[in-house]
Amino acid sequence: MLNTTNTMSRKEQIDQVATSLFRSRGFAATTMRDLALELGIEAGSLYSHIKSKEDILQRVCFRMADAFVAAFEQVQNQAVPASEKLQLAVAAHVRVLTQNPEAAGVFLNEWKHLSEPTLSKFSQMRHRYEEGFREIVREGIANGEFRVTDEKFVVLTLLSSLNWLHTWYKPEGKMNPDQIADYLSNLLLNGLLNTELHAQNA
Amino acid sequence: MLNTTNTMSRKEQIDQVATSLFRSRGFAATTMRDLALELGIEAGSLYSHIKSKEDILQRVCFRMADAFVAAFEQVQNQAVPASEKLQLAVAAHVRVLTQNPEAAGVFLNEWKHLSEPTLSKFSQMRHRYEEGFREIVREGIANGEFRVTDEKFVVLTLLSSLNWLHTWYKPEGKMNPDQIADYLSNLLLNGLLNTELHAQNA
DNA sequence: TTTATTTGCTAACGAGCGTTAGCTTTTATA
DNA sequence: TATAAAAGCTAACGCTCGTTAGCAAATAAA
Repeated sequence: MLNTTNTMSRKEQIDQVATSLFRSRGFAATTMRDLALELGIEAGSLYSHIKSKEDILQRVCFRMADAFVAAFEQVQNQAVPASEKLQLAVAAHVRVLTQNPEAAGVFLNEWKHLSEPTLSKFSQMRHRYEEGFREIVREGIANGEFRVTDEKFVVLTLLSSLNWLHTWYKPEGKMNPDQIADYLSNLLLNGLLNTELHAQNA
Repeated sequence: MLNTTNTMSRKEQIDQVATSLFRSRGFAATTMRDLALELGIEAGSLYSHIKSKEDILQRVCFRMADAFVAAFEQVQNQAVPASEKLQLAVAAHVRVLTQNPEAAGVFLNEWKHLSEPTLSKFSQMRHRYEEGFREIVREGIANGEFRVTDEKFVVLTLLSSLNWLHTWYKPEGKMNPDQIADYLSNLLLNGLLNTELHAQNA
């Protein structure tokens, strides 16, 4: 659950409101005066708490990156079949995404406005994260669990379908994060077709 | 194939270069001076050809929207099973996406910078397009072809995995659009797992 | 109560933004 | 060759941007 206004430091409030604005309007289209207005203060006052506009973006992006990496590491080294490990990784990813869909949206769509050297550091983290997924799929291909050949393609498709979640997920919706994770991993692992009735063709 | 520089009107050149910049930097972070520099002219000169910055964005967005709708309509009324129709719709969608991945990226990520009443018109088109996909999935659920229950969820996941394509697809890559369409629809319809049933047709 | 810290204000800065007006040059047409 | 149209230039406009300096309240600690 989200923290209430009174127990959050002003800096945390700024980050939270900025996250919401960056997500809905985009980083470049959000002005410091927009942000100040939303907080009921003047634009100049923001700088008693933050270093710069990009400073906020950096915090939001890396906070999410850390959350994804931490969630994945709890899955990575479990001694279970690749298909099960993939299911756990999907569930972990969905949980992070749904925990804070606004920050997830910023993480996914606004990272390109980071400047060097922060941008390179971010891209590297992201690449390593995706490589973790590719390893699992490669393992599943090698031992015959998966019937595909191109792990890069699979992981891109997999993460793509997950990463759109933040655009429509609403915490007050009828599905909770665990249900979404179950439904999604089932859909991705088993497909859409009712295989008993369907005659497969080439 | 893309038109060469000499056979394109200046306006078309502007649209094309702007598309590339909007895609890589975002609409709000792209300046008219950036755009002019890329074309080797001065910023003011752009206005001999275009009405405004948003004017360009409108053209790019609606050109893509029209392309998606047109491609879908050729599929929609065919008398084939839902699973096959979905496969055709996925292929059509992928074909439009890969034909111009830069414009697709703008269409997917920058539409929010359209202003009213254009924005409403755009959202409406997009909603109708997605509704077309939902109809197919509903049909497949009703006649037992698909083993899912929530067509909204399925279509969101489906289109999500397709709509990330533009971020990594490169025309010079080893897979052509038709191969990608085949691979993707197979993955989505049949899933990742190697079940005994699937093994027969591998 | 004194002192230090946090928080916020006003006013302004230099820069960059999208866009326009008026004029010149290039290109195509008659 | 004369002329109309297309294309581009320079210079500037009004505005908004992120950010800073200097100062004033409010709050917490001593």
